[in-house]
Amino acid sequence: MNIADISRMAGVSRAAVSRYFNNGYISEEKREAIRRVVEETGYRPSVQAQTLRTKKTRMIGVIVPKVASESIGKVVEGILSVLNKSGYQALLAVTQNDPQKELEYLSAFHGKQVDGVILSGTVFTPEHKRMLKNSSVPVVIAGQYLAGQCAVYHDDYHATYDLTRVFLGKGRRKLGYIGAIPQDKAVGAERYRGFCDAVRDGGHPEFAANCVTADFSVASGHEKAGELLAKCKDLDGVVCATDSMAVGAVQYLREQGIRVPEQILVAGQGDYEMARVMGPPLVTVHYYYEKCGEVAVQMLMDLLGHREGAMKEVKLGYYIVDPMQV
Amino acid sequence: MNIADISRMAGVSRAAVSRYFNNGYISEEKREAIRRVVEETGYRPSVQAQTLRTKKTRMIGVIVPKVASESIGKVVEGILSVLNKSGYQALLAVTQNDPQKELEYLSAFHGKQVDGVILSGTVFTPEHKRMLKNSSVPVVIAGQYLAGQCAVYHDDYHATYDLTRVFLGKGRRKLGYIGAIPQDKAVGAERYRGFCDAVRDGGHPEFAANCVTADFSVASGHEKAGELLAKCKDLDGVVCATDSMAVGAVQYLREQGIRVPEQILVAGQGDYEMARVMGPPLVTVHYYYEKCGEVAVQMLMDLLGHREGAMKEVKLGYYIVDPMQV
DNA sequence: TATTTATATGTTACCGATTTCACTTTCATA
DNA sequence: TATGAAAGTGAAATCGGTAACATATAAATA
Repeated sequence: MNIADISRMAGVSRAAVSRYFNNGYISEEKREAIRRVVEETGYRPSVQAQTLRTKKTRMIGVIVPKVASESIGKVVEGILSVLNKSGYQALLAVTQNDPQKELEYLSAFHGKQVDGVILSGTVFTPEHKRMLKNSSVPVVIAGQYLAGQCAVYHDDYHATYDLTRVFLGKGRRKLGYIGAIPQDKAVGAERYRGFCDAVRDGGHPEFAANCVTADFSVASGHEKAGELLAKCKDLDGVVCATDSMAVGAVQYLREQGIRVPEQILVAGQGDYEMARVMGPPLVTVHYYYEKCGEVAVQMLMDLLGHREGAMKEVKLGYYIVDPMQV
Repeated sequence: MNIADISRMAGVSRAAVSRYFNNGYISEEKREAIRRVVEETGYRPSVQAQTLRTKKTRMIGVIVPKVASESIGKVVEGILSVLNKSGYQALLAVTQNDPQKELEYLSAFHGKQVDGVILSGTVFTPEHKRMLKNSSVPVVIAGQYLAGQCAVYHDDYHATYDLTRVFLGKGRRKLGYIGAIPQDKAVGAERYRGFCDAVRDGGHPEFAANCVTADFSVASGHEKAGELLAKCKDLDGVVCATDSMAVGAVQYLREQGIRVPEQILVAGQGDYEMARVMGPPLVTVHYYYEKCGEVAVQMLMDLLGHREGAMKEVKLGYYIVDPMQV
């Protein structure tokens, strides 16, 4: 069933059928004739043919490090919800944090395939930036600031700063930090900088050295908490870059017979479900992950529609979750 | 830059360039000439044009209820990992458990767009089945058995049966159950049937009535645990259809001053991270979610390649996670 | 030597839509 | 009544590839 068949059955030209679907000039009788034939046959125009002709795929590429992660899952959820309200579809690519794959997908999407890309990488190399510069389709970065690029991201710095100040405000003085690799600008570098500045402003710049680096797993948080404790014996608070690390840290501390939160208070970030169900719940930061995805799509739609006044950078808010405070 | 430009620059016919990319007969010199031009220009054949001509999109549609869920996230992760090893891409559609949307996407994918579909719905209506019957592209169901359809699913029945027997084996006699809606064949009906048969075989068929229905949230588990307890006062064990429900239930019980697991032992299913970090961890069932996604893709690839001996139904295993047993 | 067979190549129709173009009809305006 | 604008129409070019077909050469076989 193609447009020629329909036009024949309806006794009109192919152009008329095309106009029927694209709101072109068409008389009421022909419109009705076509409508009937379309209804009977269940005909739907071929997307590929339309795409070839119009150069619009109505698909956007979504590149993420993984999908089975609470934070990224929410971002993707946000992306998809707005996306198909706008009649677009998502081509999902998972990179497993492999920069090579990121570039690969970026270039695969780049030339064709999709009308735009939402990129949620972690580490951006110079090659990334070069590729983004001369991308033929608009790209929006989600979850990270990148100079010169459209991006929506969280206020990682102030969130961690505030979180750390909460610790200091509770009289916790001897703080340690479990963070992510510094190459990860948002979760790694910015959050650690927030911690450093907070302890410095609190009068204890030397705490900035009480820092170890974990990956995003609970197991890694567990392991690195051991390293942190070996580094400095008498902590009374540990701030972590993510809830998963924090949960691992709590487990380790309790295994060592340390009472949490009485002896050592632990904070994560992300307000993951797993943090909320700990007993007692973790101190944490709520970031607006779904919103991040939603805004990313809106920015992209602005770029696609060549709408003026398009947003170039959006920094999202956050709030501290302190179970003891409620 | 199209194939005509390249052929002109390389001094060959368009067919030769096409053959260059599709391993057709081509002499070494022409191959080299084309290679050089392609390299210089960075030319890549247009996917849409290829698709229009060949009727192969090398995309498959993935329909899921949501993505920010540990179990579904893992399934999607599994799907994607195998998929792009096979050179396919995934068009992701999220239905938010709306059967209408499922049908909509199914029909959108159906006629065209994708070479195949992986459907991970929860409730299948007669209309679903009708639609699946006369789908023009192969469909694989993930996470649920559906007669006459290619499907990969978990052994929900035996898992819950075994899990319940573990409770009985521990001397827990007065059991309650928090389940999902019976329209959800896998997580709702099958798991509940496993529970019922286990308590019946254990000599306590009357426990089957100690059942309430929750949705998949922690909050719902919390609420429904209250209803369950109001229903029968003196439980010593609660089996749940998912870990999220179980975590909610544990929270409720502890709020009521009930010691968990001493007074009431609680089990979930799914082996979610949040279950493992509870203190002490939940009894739960490990299902192979990633594997489920991987197998679904393999089945689909078999169907696509018209390979004989294609798998039609795959039932996956499971194991019980009993923290007290380790 | 005659005849397959494999390799190599270009021409051209085709996939299924959109859109430009040229043209006709209708209708309001000067 | 002429005139221009707006509405309506179909033919045909176009998007960028693939594949069927015709054809030619070289190598292998009978």
